[in-house]
Amino acid sequence: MSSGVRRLTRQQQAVSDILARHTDFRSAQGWHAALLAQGSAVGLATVYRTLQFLADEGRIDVLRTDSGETRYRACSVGHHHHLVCRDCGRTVEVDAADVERWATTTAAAYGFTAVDHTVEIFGRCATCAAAARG
Amino acid sequence: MSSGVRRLTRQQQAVSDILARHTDFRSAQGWHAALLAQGSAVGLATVYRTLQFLADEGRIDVLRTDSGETRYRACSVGHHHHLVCRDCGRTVEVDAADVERWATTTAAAYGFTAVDHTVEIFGRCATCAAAARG
DNA sequence: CCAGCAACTGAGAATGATTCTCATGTTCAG
DNA sequence: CTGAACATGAGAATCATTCTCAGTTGCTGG
Repeated sequence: MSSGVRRLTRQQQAVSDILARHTDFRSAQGWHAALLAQGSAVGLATVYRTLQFLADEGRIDVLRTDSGETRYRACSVGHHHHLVCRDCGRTVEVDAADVERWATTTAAAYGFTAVDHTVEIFGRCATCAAAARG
Repeated sequence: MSSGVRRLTRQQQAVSDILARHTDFRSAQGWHAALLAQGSAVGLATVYRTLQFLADEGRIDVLRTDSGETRYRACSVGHHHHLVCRDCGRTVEVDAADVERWATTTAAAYGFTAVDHTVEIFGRCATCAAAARG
C-alpha cells in the first residue's frame, strides 16, 4: 500500500513551519500567499499536496466552510470540534466528549461502522454581535 | 429587501415535484438528470437556482459531502441530522435533541449568538460492510 | 564523494461544481 | 389581450482544487 518513502523537502518544511507559527484557519490559497509573503517560494500545487498529506496523517485540522472552501490549521492535541464566528472567523475549540459518544452510539445502532463525523457550530461572537448592533 | 414577487413556473414545480417523489439526497446535477430522464426539460442553471431558493426557505435539506458536493433532499418535518453511508449514500435520519442542546449551550458559554450548526455522521452501512468483506 | 533513480516540485492546463450573462420566453395584472 | 417584470437556459465565466509532465533534488549504494 505505502509504496512511497516520503522525502523531506524544503517546501514541506516551509508549509509545516508556517502552520506552526499561526493559530488561525486559512485556506490552502491563504497559506500559499503567506508563504510567498515571507519569501518562501512554494508552488500552489505543492501547498495543496502537503496540506492534504498532513491532514490525512491527522497532523492538522481541516474545516470546510459553508462557501465550499477548505481551511487548515495546525492541530492542537486530540480530537475536538469548532465554534466559528461567521462574521470575523474567530474560532474556539470545544471539547465534545458527549457528542463523540453520541455519534458512535447512534451510528452503531443502525449498523454503521468505520464511523467519522463532522460537527461544527457557526454563530456570531459577542464582539461581532456588539458591532452589528452599534 | 424582497423586491421580487416569486412567480410560479412549470420548472419550479417540476423541481419541487421530483424532490417530493424521492427520499434520497442527490446533487443538483443528479436532480437535473432525473428531471431530464422523466422528460421534464429544465435547465441546469434553473435547477441550481430553485434548489437554492428552496434551501434558503428551509423547505429542503442540504448536505455537504466530503468531496465538496452539495446534495439536496425533500425536507421531512423538523430539524434533524443525518447518518450517511459513505459507500452507497444511504441516509438515515437521526434525532439529536441532546446534540442540539449541547450546541446551543456550548455556543452560549462563549458568548455566541445566532447559532447554527452542522452535524453529519459518515460511516459504512451494514450492507456495504458485508459487501466489502465478501 | 559520486552516480543514478525515484520522489518531489511547479507552471500551467484540466476538471468539476456552481454562478453569471443576457437574449428570449412566460406569467400575471389590468 | 397586452405589456412589462420576472424567469429561463445555453454557454461562458469563476473558483477551488487536481492533474500533467518535464525538470529538479533528496537519498542510497557503490
